[in-house]
Amino acid sequence: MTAQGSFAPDETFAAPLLAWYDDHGRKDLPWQRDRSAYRVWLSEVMLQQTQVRTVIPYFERFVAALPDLRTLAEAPQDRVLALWSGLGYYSRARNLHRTAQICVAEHGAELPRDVEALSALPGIGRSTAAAILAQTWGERHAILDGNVRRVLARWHGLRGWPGETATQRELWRLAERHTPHERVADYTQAIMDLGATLCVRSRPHCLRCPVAPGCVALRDGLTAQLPARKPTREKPTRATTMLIVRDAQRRTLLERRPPTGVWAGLWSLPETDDAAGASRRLLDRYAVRVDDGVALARFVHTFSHYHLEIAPLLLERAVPLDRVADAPDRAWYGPDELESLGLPAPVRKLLQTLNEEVR
DNA sequence: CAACCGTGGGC
DNA sequence: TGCCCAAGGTT
Repeated sequence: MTAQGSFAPDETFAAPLLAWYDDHGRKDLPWQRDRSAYRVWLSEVMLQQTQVRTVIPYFERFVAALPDLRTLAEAPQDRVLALWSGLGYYSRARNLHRTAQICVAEHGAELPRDVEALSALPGIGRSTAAAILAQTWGERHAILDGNVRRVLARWHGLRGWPGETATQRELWRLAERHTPHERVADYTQAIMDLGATLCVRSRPHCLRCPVAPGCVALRDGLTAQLPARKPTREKPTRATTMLIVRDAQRRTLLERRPPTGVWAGLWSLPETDDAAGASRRLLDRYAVRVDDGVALARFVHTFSHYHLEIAPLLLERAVPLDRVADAPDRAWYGPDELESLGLPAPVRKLLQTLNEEVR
């Protein structure tokens, strides 16, 4: 604990922010109704690096299917990944599932009401643990997400890039200092709402901002420069070939991807290292003839950190089932079965397009 | 600690 | 269009 922890919080920031929140804050989000620890936890994990608008339909569908922690713990992982399919960062789904099982086994089927125990669970870091305790129980814990980072970097005129350790540490210190002792749940929601609606990245609405008096960036004309941008880095390009193998009933051969790396644990098209070696590898692994196939145009899928060039190789001729090698994580799926699978969004779209063309 | 992990949207 | 970013966490 730092010395600042014993000081009174600086409420010259929190007081006008809370007053603004009463009139303009968001209070109707799905996870704000029926505010259980389970629903708050689920929403906080879904909202990691993901915008509110995107999360809402996924949240509704997820809690309808798996309404409580024990139900989630007992669900098969395939079901959890299917409900997550399209949302991205799939380790969140696997960690969510694991954490539910740990809570059932070790915490009486509840989320622990304790920062240390929460942070020790898979997928729950410092900020998510703080948000759960603040939103569920009103306990005083500071959060630090993208919104809070932007608001505090501007208000205090912090020039450093938030990714740097020193800047990060300073932001946490300021976040704790501004957090009031009363109305903590409202305050954490208020500072996020401020960042999401007024103190936005480009063209912030400073005329309507309740904490504009005292904002260093506004005073110094730096709102467009803060927070400092991440240093640019060249994105690598990776190439791969995915095989679209279909049998006489127009079912597609799918494989579960390994538990680490891109699209971990999801069902996807079988993958080969390179198009040149595809022929030999096909013969080895699937016992099909590559000259039955038709190569499609290469397309590029862009991830956050690299471009993935995918050259799908479509084998249109019928492939007898008994000529495909047996494997536990390999199976044929018809068009109607795809919905129940955890599929990467680009693969889901590609298969949908192919199935529509057949009709 | 820096790289990694997805997808959709804004400009 | 290409690039940056979004209610971060893990390795």
